[in-house]
Amino acid sequence: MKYIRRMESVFKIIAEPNRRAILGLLISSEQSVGEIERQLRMPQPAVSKHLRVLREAGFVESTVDAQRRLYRLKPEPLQEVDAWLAPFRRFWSDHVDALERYLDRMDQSTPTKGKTKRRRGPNRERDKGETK
Amino acid sequence: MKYIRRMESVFKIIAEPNRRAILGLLISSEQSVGEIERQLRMPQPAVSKHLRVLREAGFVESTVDAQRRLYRLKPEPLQEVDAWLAPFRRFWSDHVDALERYLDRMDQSTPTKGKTKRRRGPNRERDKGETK
DNA sequence: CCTTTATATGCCTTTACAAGCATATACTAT
DNA sequence: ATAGTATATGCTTGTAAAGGCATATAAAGG
Repeated sequence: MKYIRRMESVFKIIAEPNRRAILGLLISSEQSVGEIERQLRMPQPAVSKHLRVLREAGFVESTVDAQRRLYRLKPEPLQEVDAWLAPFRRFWSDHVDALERYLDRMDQSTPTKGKTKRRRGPNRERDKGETK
Repeated sequence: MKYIRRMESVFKIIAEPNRRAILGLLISSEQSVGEIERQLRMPQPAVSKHLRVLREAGFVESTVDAQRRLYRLKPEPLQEVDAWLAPFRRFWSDHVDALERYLDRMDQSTPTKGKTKRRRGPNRERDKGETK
């Protein structure tokens, strides 16, 4: 009688790269263990173990087809992640807007003495974080 | 000269509950270490360590204000998570649509012999995954 | 200078967990 | 019944990483 539901947070589950890979595979369609094994070039026990974790966390479900088991995605846990992300989404859209406005003002006030050309889009450089 | 960028996946970073809590705090506004410490009732070294991880992964940046350091969010890493999630989002909206259609057909064909009342919305029960 | 306040770091211990390999279970076909 | 195929489970081991506590660094204020 195991009453203790560990219910490992969905975040811990998707922290594992192979598990994310498996989930990725299942987007297109359900797959058997063997198919996953081959596509990801990963030992079969590993696949089974990861699938077990995913199953117990509700990320996937399986049906039996002769000797195979077909695994498919279940949406809920990832929706949970999506939900957690929501408030941040608001934050970063504000953030980008503010940046846009800021840069637009720069354009007006600065008479093109730019050392570097401005770039739009998500590919801004990533610094070390600390600003003195 | 450390050239080896470990760049621990953003997923591992947010797998830690305290780190998610810290990020949550920073949505509203920037906070000092001490403020985080008090609000989350967590030992100061722990806060500093988690902030270090978050900073090195680009989730936050800090500015110095006298003895304090003010930490604030940076959007990129969480946008990365959002991006990973995108294809799944498509999946589960399809999925819900299909379920809707299925249940609608059920309504027509079954002359209300239901043992359990049908429910809409996201609160469906979570089962063990295996379907025999 | 010395003290207080704010934050960072270092060390140690414990724990969780993934990899690897062997083996068990389950279903199929002959 | 036996062999073959597909998947799951058990056990061991290595390692990363979080918690706890002491201590180092840094700035401010008297």
